[in-house]
Amino acid sequence: MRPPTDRDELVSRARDLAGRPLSELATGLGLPVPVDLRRDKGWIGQLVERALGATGGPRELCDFPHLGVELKTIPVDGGGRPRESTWVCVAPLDGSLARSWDRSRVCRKLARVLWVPIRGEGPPGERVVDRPRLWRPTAAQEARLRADWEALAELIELGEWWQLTARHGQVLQVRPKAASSRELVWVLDEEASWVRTNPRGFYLRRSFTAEVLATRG
DNA sequence: CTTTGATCATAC
DNA sequence: GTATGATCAAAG
Repeated sequence: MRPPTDRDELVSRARDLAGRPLSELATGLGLPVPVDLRRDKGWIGQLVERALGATGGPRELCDFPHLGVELKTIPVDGGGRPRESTWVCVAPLDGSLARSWDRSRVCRKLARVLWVPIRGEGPPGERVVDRPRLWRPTAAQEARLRADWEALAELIELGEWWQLTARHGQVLQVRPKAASSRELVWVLDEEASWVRTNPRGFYLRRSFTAEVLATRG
């Protein structure tokens, strides 16, 4: 699939997918449809990426670098409400975290997001693409994200990440992000000593994405 | 039912 | 091992 030329084309393509079951998208791309997602958790996201012509790889900041747009599929229930929190990016505990919100990966990733809700809870192939929303945080939303990020970042910078749990943050939270809890990375503690702990990542709370999907569009 | 903490596959 | 794509599953 050719990458979309501009944001209008991207949105137009996403709108064309609305109402279509994922099995149809997969067939069109010649991809197999898993029976469930237990061993294919990233299947829906990667399917929609390909269906829309995303080009950004692991080294890019977002899925459509030339458009400055990050793509997020999000599972929703019959009422269009998110069923899960949303992964944003890793939360480095090794001193490499950005010093300011504006330079943070959270801020940059969320600067422009194309949300593609996926409706349904049954077999992946039977789930249906919902109406997409091209979103930029409102000033108020960004202020909340920033406040949370700064509070979380301060704990991390002080080496007090061990105090961090998913209960911190009103809209943005830090949770484990790894293949398993046995996975360890080197990080700095409060005495600036290198120690090992589990990798963490930033996630958007469900209540926040619910608000995002409910407004606009 | 909702939230927190844990986990799975793949590319490089 | 790091980063991508997330959902699973145990707790509350």
